[in-house]
Amino acid sequence: MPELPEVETVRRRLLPSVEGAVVQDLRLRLDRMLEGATSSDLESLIGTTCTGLSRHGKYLLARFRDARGTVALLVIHLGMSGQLSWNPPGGEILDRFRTLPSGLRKPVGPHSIDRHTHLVLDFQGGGKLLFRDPRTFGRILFSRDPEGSDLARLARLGPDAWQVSPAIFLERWKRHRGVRTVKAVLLDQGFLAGIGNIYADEACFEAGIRPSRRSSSLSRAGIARLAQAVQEALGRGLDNCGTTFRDFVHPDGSGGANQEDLRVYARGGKPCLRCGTLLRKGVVASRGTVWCPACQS
DNA sequence: AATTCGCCCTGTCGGC
DNA sequence: TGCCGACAGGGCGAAT
Repeated sequence: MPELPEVETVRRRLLPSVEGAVVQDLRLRLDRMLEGATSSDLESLIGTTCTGLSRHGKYLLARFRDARGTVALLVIHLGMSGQLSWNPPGGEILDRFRTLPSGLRKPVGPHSIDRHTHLVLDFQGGGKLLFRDPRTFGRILFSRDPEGSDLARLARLGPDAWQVSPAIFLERWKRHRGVRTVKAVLLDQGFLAGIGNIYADEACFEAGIRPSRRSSSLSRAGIARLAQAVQEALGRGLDNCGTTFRDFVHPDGSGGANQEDLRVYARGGKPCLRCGTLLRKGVVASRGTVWCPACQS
């Protein structure tokens, strides 16, 4: 479940490899991963140079420019299980394995073109960018506009959650709150872009607020606490280079460390790290949710 | 108009 | 041991 810190980690790690690189070939292997464009649109990227990577929420935006200065944008959402990997020149397959609970060692990671590899970008010099996504909830978008202004998905997004000031958070909370739960608002990409299930739970714990609280019930101080908590949760995720439970990997196939540093997510039934009370697990906003019944109200 | 729900999809795991 | 159903969840569009 790549969220803002995971996508930003991918962006940072991918940038040195792809910036300035020229697309030599490109293959879309599963058509339905591409939305609102055709594979021949994508093929117009062949011969162009990658001029930079940016990110908005959970979306990664790769900019390309051809010799005449015409710009195109390749946008990727990693969905639930998406992996973007960089195979360095030389083409060696870096096999990696993970151990299942059964003890079986299973090949994992993005370093081979298998049935889940939906997009392959070959760069001059031999580097390859692979987009792999077993559950196919990810998407590939294409735009001729450098900001992707014509993409409805991007237009719907609120400001990036990592860029937002406390004042903007407050202003937007007032606009988006209602009968919905606090967690539902945090997950709403139109409120802020980039928060998913992990960081929503972590932020609520950090703020001492139950995810199931009605969003209109927060005081001004509570909203301010939540704004700060979101920054802390995302910041820790970034410092730890993302959360790896199953599918998320860095472009080199390694994993993040934030799963070792989570306060509540995936810790249902375990003692609260702050007070020792057993953490509760339930469903809020149709998502598995964990909270401390003592620390969060 | 705001909110919820069903659906997409595959790998993994618990139960029988 | 093996099969099968349940589960996970981001985002969209339909339904309420």
